[in-house]
Amino acid sequence: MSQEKREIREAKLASWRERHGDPYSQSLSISHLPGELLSSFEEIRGHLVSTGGRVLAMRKQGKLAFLDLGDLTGRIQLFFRANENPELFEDLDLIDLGDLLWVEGELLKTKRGQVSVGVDSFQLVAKGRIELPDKREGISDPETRLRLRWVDMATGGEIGEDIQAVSRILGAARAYWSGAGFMEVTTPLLHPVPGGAYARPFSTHHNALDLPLYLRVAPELYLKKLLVAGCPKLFEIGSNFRNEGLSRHHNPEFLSLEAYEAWGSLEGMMERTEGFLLALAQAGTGKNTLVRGGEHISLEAPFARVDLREELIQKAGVNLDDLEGLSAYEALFVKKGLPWHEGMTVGRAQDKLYSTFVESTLLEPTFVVGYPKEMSPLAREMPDRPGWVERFELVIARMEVANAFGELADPDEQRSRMEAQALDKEGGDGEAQPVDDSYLDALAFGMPPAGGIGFGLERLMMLLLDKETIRDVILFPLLRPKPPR
RNA sequence: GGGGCCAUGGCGCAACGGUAGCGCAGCGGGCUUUUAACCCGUUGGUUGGGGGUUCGAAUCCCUCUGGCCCCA
Repeated sequence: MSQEKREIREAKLASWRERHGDPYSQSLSISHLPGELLSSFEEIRGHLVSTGGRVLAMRKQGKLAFLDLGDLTGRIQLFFRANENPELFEDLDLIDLGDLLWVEGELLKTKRGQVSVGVDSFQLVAKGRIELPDKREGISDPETRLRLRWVDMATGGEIGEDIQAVSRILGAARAYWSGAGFMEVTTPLLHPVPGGAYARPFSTHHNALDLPLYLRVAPELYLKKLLVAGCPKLFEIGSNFRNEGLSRHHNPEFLSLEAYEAWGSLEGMMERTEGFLLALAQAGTGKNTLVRGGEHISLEAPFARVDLREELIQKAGVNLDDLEGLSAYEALFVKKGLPWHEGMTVGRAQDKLYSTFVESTLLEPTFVVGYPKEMSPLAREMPDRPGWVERFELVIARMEVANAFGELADPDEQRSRMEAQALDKEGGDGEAQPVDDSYLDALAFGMPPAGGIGFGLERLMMLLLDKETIRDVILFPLLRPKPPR
């Protein structure tokens, strides 16, 4: 039983304490991380170095022993010789796979040419009381891998590489918008009125104010208050929370990047988007292409631009301008064999048509331009095309990657759109947005003409890193807690 | 919400109605340049929980729990 193994390890820990004192109360420093010893070998070979990490492999051979010590930076071999230091070698009997060690010794190469630390002294700094998974296979069960993420990562699971790429991409995202003169801001995660996206919010409560609050579903409305405030170029990277199911493409909390630019055109925003994606791909994989299901997709600008109304005419044989009222949509859905359910609205029906006939057919990066007003309560109507708004989405490999608006600045028009949404909400659409008076007050103060864009960062990372599930780019995705055994 | 699949020692897997096995890890022994080290020996399992069918259940049926996939 594993309990026995744990007891064995705890007995070894007790012996170590008797010989050397408490491993947990040492203050030790290191000259190099394991990976640094490997990457800087030529400069420091022959020097006395110190390092630390987890014991990931042990190969004992009579009076010699080879251990692998590692962390996310890499794995360095340790070389122990009994003849040179018998006591050191005896201490090794108290060391198990998974222990954390500090070591000191000469950096050298073994006869076989393996970079190693020839250990002169070492210290146990934490006992690994839980044993490591299979050294070849690691953890393969996807559930265990998620629940024991730290074990998977500590033992070389792919998530370690992936999460470093995620970190580089995030850094590049920040650098790209900052470099373009956009100010990074932070806006509230706790919202008195949930808004800015079609989504069901999480509810919470502030005790001192006795105030119902919602975790934000999008930062949009606060960011536009800053446009009103006179910040012409700004962006925010942060978490959003949507109370929806879990899937390959959905985690209830996810990161977005939203950027707003006063006086900016949608065409200008498309160009920024092209540059942005290329910068992220460079940071993530160093390539200008991405791989999706074995197919290579180029991210070289310019991306294709298509008009949504025209696409629907071409691909579905439907001209939305010819459809009047909800019943016309219902008739069309019946004719097309699409499912129609309770609480359907014109906006949702249009969204379904879009995702079925347009989004799911686009592999190459494509800007889909011009959306129906009913789908876009925060976007500005096109002056020359009533019923349609200034909006584009970027679709890559059948996935929505970005969503951009010419922002609606007219408080009267915005109020009537929000009121229509509120009616949908009363009609049972839990994702429709309520009227936000505080936002309308801000618009009444005057918002400059502006373009705004939002990116789902995990979706983008999935694409850039060729991941099938969002869990591969989130360190600790939501799981149902395991019931106690 | 509907349908399908999965759950066997710490980890990776086998056995598919007839005595639960193997590799890694562990424990004991051997080995002075290993790197999936090797060689010899060995501990560990009420087969996710509960119920049923059967002379006999890891295996068949029901149910619960958790997970994965497809659809809504």
